[in-house]
Amino acid sequence: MSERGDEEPRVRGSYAKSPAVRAGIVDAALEVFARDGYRSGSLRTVADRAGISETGLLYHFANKAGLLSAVLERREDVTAQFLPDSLDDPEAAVRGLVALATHNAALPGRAELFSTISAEAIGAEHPAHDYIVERYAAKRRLLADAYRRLAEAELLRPGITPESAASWSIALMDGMQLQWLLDRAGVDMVAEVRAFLRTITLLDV
Amino acid sequence: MSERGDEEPRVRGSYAKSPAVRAGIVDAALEVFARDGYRSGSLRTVADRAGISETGLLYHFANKAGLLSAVLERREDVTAQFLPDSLDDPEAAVRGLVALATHNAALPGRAELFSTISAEAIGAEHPAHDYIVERYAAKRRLLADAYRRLAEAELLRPGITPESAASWSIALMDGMQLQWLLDRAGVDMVAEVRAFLRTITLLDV
DNA sequence: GTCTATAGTTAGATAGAC
DNA sequence: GTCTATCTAACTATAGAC
Repeated sequence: MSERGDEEPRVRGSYAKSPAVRAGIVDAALEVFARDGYRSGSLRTVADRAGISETGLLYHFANKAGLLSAVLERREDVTAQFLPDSLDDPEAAVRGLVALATHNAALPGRAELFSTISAEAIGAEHPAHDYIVERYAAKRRLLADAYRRLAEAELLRPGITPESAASWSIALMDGMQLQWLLDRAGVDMVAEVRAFLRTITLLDV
Repeated sequence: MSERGDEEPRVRGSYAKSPAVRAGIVDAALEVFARDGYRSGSLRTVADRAGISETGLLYHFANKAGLLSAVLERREDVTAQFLPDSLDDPEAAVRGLVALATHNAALPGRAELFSTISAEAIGAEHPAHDYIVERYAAKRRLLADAYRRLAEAELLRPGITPESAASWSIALMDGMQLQWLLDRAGVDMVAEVRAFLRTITLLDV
């Protein structure tokens, strides 16, 4: 997106530890931005957690927004793993939603990130605004395609459009995740997501 | 919650303008906290928008957290108007959800507030954390009661528990509101909420 | 009731030594 | 590649004049 180059200088037998340090910083930033948000999360906190100075951090990332980009990219890999772009099997998409919820329930730190950043990014001036908007639109397109094919196989509950099913699925997962993050003992996120998907489809997810 | 007294000194014919100023400050704070969140929204911005100095503001509210309390209280009145506590008619609760979505769509500034603050309040150290957690629990209880009575009248779709219906309704509204706030042209929040409620109930909301 | 002035902290980012 | 030192700006909050 807009950081420095990824090529580590590896000359004359001296292995620069840049990649590892970078990864450590991104991991730390993911935790901090997830908990405090981007705006309130400070570079100092990230640097401390990564075991580096603030200036050391800014050697690897041009500025705070660049660090956020790296964090979002990193986290995106995880999401894509459950919702692959190429969907020969539309049922796999619906099952992927359950798997994603299960994954998020197991690693709550990562679940927090998008809940926090998405809400923050409502404002158009937020550095992640365009990215988040496009991410939601892409997710809606992907799921609407899957639900459309389910509908053709008469596996989507009659009376529900594929587009609505897609929007609802995303909304319900976001909303349930928020309720769960606020009160983990009082809400069974995975069970609710699964029951919901069983209600709007005729699948045994 | 924890601000100064609400009694305006009204002595010897001199009408202190405290109540009006206070209300102006709370209105300004609502906009600022909705847009920037509590942590990133500054008292300076609120004060500027309210046409008062920062110190002037802090005469009316002991500190920033006190101002947030006042904002949340204010906004709560609006919500309660659509979801009254005493529910003789369980259908009224479901219709109230549609009315609430309609209201939020018309006044997006206020819709932003809870989306932003709720996500921010995930952290236990956030001044609104306990309030938000209890608010969600109360909303779940209220809606579960309504759905339970609907189920007794066979107006809740079979296979859905009242508790799930309550959680889903809140989650879907929160999630749809987020999608809508991110892309108002691309999402019809009210239509989706209504269609969803028509799907999980047998009501013609 | 509202102001100016200011204390005390923290923020993001840069310069330059090593 | 990482540091110390530093700059500038913003923040919450208080003291005290009017």
